[in-house]
Amino acid sequence: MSRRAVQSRIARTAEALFVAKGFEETTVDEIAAAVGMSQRSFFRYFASKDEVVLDSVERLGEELSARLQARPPGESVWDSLRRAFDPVVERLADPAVRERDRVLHEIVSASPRLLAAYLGRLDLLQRSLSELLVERAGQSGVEPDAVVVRAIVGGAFACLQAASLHCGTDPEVFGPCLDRTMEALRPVAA
Amino acid sequence: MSRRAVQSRIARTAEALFVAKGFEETTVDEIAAAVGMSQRSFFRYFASKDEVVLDSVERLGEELSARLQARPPGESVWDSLRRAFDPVVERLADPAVRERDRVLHEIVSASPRLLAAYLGRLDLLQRSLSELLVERAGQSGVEPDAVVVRAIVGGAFACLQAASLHCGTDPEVFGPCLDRTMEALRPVAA
DNA sequence: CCGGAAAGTGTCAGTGACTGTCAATCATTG
DNA sequence: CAATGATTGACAGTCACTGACACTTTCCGG
Repeated sequence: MSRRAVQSRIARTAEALFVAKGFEETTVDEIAAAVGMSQRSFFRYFASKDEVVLDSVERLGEELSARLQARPPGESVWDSLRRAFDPVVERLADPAVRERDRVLHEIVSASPRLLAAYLGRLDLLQRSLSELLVERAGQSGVEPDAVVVRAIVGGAFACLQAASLHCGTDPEVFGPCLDRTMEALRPVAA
Repeated sequence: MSRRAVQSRIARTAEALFVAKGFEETTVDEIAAAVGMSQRSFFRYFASKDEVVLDSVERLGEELSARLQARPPGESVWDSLRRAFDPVVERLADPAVRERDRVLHEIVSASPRLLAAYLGRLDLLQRSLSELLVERAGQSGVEPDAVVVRAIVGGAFACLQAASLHCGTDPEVFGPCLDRTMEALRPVAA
């Protein structure tokens, strides 16, 4: 069985336990036992208990990064970001994905420590996307203002975060919600 | 000696160790020994090792909250937030404060775990400021859009974060830097 | 001045996340 | 079949953090 497959088996088992008992209340020993492996082996597949939940954020990051790089260089930073977010919205069309997102969201927001770790990941992602955009702007001839680019990326993620907090996982609601916030915060010229 | 005084003695001792050895590499036992108390007593003054560093964020939050509430109700959300940030900029005029901020920033950004905890605190702060602003808007008669308000607050903090990351602690640089980002992200109507 | 509550502290034992090490096993390849 | 490299379990250890209990200090009404 491939590494990836084992990881997803662990993740599915762990998430069920997290929903049932809560994140902090579930021990790694319990997860390992439920999967049928030693605690030591659990840590060979995930660097920490947090990783089990935040793993999906990592993959989202990779997709966002790829999408952003695929946008036309002439497009404004704001529009490129909005378009890069498209798959986040579209993913929710699948009920199975929606349910999983809901579960993950529930687990993360119920534990301050996990929520913090989640925000840490998003910050890392914002950094790398900012670098990418600064580089792209540099190639297009214009001299980019790194600080402003970073702030804009942060603003776009703030919209994403606000929409995902206040609106549900229904794509019919979430999409317009994201559009509304991003229209409100659209930078004057960037 | 007052509780506050003991806390600040612990904090100063701990920060010196963190700078010298790194956050993760410094154990609570070492901090307690350096201060001259038992590990158990350390945890009577700080709920966790993180708290020692993030305590100052808490106080910043209280000040921000108070400043925001003191702004005139008619003022736009964006301008109110910018004005609430004023003391953050002004504090940097004092070289001693500036040095301490630099040290704290160094410690926090050197440890992913601490950085995550820091972002968690900022998120909590954004939530409470958003509630405050939604309530204020409601009292002024206009029906506020909670999601948009939340996004705007997030955007403002993104500017603050970007400025504090890319510009140093020199108020002559930091202030204009913050203004530049906040002008770029200013919402069209809020 | 006294007796007793309240607050602060040390000690000890325990839990749970995580790490290093080592030996056994399993699969691959020559 | 044998050498080799990857995967694993078992075990011991570190460190953050918690609960329980006993001890001392402080403080306050009588």
